[in-house]
Amino acid sequence: MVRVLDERKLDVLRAIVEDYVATHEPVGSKTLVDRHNLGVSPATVRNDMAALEEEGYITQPHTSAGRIPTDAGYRLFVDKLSTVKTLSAAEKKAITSFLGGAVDLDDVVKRTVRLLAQITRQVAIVQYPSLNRSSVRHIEVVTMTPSRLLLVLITSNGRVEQRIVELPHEIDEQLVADLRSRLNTAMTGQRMTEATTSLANVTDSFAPADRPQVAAIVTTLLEAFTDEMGEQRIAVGGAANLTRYGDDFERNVKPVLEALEEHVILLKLLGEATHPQTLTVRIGHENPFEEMATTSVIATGYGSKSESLATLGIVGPTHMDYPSTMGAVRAVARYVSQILAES
Amino acid sequence: MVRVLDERKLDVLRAIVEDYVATHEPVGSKTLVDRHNLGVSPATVRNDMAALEEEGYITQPHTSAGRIPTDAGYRLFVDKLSTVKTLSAAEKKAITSFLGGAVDLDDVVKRTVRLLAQITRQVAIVQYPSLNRSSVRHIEVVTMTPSRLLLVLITSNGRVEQRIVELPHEIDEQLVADLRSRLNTAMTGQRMTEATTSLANVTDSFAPADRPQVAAIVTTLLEAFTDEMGEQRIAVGGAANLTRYGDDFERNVKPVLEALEEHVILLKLLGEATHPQTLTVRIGHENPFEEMATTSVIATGYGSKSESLATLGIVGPTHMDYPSTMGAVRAVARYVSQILAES
DNA sequence: ACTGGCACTCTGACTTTGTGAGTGCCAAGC
DNA sequence: GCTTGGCACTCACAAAGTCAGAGTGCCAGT
Repeated sequence: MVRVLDERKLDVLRAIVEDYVATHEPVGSKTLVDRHNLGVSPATVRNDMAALEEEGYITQPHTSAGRIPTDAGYRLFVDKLSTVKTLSAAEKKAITSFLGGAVDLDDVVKRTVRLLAQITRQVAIVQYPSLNRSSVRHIEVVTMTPSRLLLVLITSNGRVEQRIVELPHEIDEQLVADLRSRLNTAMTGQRMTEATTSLANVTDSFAPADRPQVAAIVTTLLEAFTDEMGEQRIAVGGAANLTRYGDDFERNVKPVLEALEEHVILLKLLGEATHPQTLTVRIGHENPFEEMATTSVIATGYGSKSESLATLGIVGPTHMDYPSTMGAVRAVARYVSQILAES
Repeated sequence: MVRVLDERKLDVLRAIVEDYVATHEPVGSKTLVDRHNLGVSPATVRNDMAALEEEGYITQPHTSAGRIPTDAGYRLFVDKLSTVKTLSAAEKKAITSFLGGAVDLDDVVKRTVRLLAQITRQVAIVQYPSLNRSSVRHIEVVTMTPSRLLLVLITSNGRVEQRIVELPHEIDEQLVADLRSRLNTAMTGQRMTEATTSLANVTDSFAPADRPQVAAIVTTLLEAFTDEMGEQRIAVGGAANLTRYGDDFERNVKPVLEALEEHVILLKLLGEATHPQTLTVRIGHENPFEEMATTSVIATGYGSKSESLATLGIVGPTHMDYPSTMGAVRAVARYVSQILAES
């Protein structure tokens, strides 16, 4: 027998989710018909609830209590029963003006995380735009001591990376200057990935006597490139919102708090950067860490219109207001993309 | 009548503090004599406790419960009744090896904060070394578009600051090169404070025609200097330790969590950078935010032997293990100072 | 000055009881 | 064949009562 959930059962599920999200208390048949005007009697709702429970969308914390949605219930709600809420004009305006005030990339990210935390009232996570898609703007070589150099790499999106090189022996200032100019002519404007291949040629262009020195520098630079392409910086904000998670501290809050300090975990939580138009929603057990089974993640990519530079999102209890939160995440991602495109 | 707390009363207070810190439960006269071997009877201890309560060092949560230390009690304990615990050789070794692995200043700070959180099992805060005491290593001017420049300031302690300048009209590449070299000859090696004054002269050295352009750049650079001298970056870690604060979430944890996101507040909490050898301990209401009346802060300066570059410390519940925590904070500060001195 | 003894207090843990929200099922009605 | 009202049943939770234990203050004796 193929079971099809008819329209009204879905209405009931929707009502249950909305009610539970609002009150955080198990919801029963009577209160349900009182608050939402589904034009049927409690008894009918009870039958539907029994069916929904059978299907695994809702559950009872204990016999003869109301029902609460299961992860599957939220999933169905998000996929089929709700539409992403759009923000009010005032909110949109607030976003643009707040993000517009940013002075550099770092500031954009910091403001974004703060903004996101504020309007969703959840913990916000923003990944810094990755270097992969950016290009080399400038490479600077600074002599600190005769046998120690500071390499500074400036990328097109305004990020600055630095590395110190210890040289096998003292280096001639002339050579440094030479190197600096050759590095820049060879690599300025190149994408990071191309730049790494160009680096090899630079060494060869030097006189054999100088090569050991140059090689040491180039190696470090290469390391910085690959390191930084791999490294994924992250900003986090709104941790104080964790206090609104409910009471079971050890189970709900601690894992999140711990995850927030492990950026590797956060990256996994956010998942692969999705297309800027697509929202990824991971509900409860769907996310890769079972300690966070009471936690949902809403994430999306941001960057240019078509391809995404990085990911941002929020982490919150499974019983969150999905439509609004999803709307906020999507809106913020769009505006950040816009800001980034302008600069 | 001048009241002098005799030796035994102090012993009792010490025992109370130690017991309460260990158990987090009000401690009574009987358990006290059981656990610590003060060679007197419970009744005697009771008399002493009455006196201590009279003096305001301990208090009862309710009639006929045990006593717990007041802020004043902790204060006396810290000042007079305890000695800062030194770390074990193994711990010291762990610290050096962990901090020694750092690759740059950022990494030092990040590792420090993680380390501090781990060994104290509290929330750790580390202020980045301030620029005030550092000097200009190099200034780089990069043309992004003809009317937009990127200024990069590299300081002696390896910090890099960047600013974008929008110019009134397009600038000649020759002038940029000229400016770059003049800026560097004028300012390299100067302390930040001196550098700001030198900046003024640089403008004057240019031909009157070029001055508007140069002035725009110099202004931004100046702004970057002062901004950055004022800005105090901060790293935070170990927030998950907040779960061990006890149960009164709203009162104990939330304010701290909120403070952690407000770096301005954190700076005030840490207080003025103290001499590296001195530990600042602020207990409960002694700290400047009354929402954090159940929280203590232990901080100290770090940097060179004699003068401090910045502050680091921890935030924890008033009922923490002061001797050990103070020892850890002091030790970490020393080792960081050492690492910084070497590089 | 310390101690043992004693009466007193109060919290916290445990039990009991009652109420109410909620359920499942059934038979009647549209 | 859904829908509905009715009804018996089930639990969680709150309120109230009970009890034991830890702790106190005070006093009189050594």
